[in-house]
Amino acid sequence: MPVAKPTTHDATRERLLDEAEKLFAEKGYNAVSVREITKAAGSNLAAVNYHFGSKENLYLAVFRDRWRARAEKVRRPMEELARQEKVTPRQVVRTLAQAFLRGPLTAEERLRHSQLIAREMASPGKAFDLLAEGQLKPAMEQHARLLQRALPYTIAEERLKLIVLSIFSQVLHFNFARPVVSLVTGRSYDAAFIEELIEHITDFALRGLGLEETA
Amino acid sequence: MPVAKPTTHDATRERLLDEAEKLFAEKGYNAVSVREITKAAGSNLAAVNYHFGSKENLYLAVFRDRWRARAEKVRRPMEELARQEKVTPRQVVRTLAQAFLRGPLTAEERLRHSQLIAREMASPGKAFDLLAEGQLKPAMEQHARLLQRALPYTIAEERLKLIVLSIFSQVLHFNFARPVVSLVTGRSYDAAFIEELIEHITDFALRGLGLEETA
DNA sequence: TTGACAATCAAACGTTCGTTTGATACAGAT
DNA sequence: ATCTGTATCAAACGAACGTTTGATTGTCAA
Repeated sequence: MPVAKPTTHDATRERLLDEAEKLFAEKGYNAVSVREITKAAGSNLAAVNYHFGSKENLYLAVFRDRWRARAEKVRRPMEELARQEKVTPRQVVRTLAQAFLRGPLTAEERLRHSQLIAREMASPGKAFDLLAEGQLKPAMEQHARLLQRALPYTIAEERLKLIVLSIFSQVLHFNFARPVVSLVTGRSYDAAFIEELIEHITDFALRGLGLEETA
Repeated sequence: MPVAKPTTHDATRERLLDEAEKLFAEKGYNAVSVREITKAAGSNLAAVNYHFGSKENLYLAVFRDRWRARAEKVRRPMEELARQEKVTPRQVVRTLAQAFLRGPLTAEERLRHSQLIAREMASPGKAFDLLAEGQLKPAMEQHARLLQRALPYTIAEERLKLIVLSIFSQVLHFNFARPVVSLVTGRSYDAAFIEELIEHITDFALRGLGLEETA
């Protein structure tokens, strides 16, 4: 009888996922070859098809096993905030900006996270439904609810959604469009600049909400 | 070796540029084959290498001959605004949003324009320098100057740049991330929704500037 | 020890890729 | 009529791609 799995410790599979995520985030699905991935993982060319069935399945596995886990880590600070009794709009927006720009991830993880999502948004592939329906939509709806709860006035559902999209767009943009941001501002993405970006996004969005005036 | 002789109207070359732009915008550089392009253009497989030397040169030519020309059309309303004596901040922001969302281009052209720029920003390729240094940076600097001129108070250079980047990020995002925007809002990109988006971006950014309060 | 099974490996598969080649058609100038 | 150069064409090139194969390894249960 087929007894339970003999070796749960499947090191090759994990290394493939790690290297695949790095490369897919850096160069995009089509620009990365199976040979490149297996070489980086130090495994045989056939390993991808053995462990995942196909290159495309490996790509999907990256989102299921890696990206999604990170998305939950990114969301955690926001969920903790949601459990509090009283929440200010500034807390909500700032927590969102921090999660993506400073967050609970390493700098490298954060960059990959944003790059992968930006690629799927720019040209929806096989992973789009996984991301959009399962992650992006719920996350945005949660932010909308929390933001509404924190606001001192009631806001139209439609307008609230657009505002959340506007905030998300900035957070994503300042991550994946780094070359442009650096070129225009003349700044590199060091810790100090990232703090300034968080400040800027928070202030800009709060005024966009009609709170806190002038400067 | 094709000598760059500006001969009479070279119909094949133009058709190749047209179809190449469509396909590159839709699927990205790597996902489009030379066979696909030449078939769409109704020309021979060798036409790309004859007229442009290589697939990569064709890609660059798309930006030089097509994208850049469109960028100038997009910028025109803003330049006309800059010639006026008195300009309000609302005019500046609204003109920018309109240029990308309603603009002087057809709906199809506008989509392609945003997709191409989004792709280069997400993963800088050979065309990035062409775009960033030659187009994006000057355009953003022009907007910054015009915005400063329209504002009733002086704003720090650094902050002004970040604000312009924030506005740009929204304009681009609402164009290239259409699938996500549609999913979250439940709206399709018809004329009515686009007008609402222009209104939203304008209002949001104006409040972000500290002008016009609450809602 | 033996048998079964999951994992890894080198090698090859067929396909598609971007590019090159050599022939051909056609234009205007001499 | 001949020459000259541009443009187009079918065909083929070598390289790289994702995938498959069959042999080989190591491990554990019987």
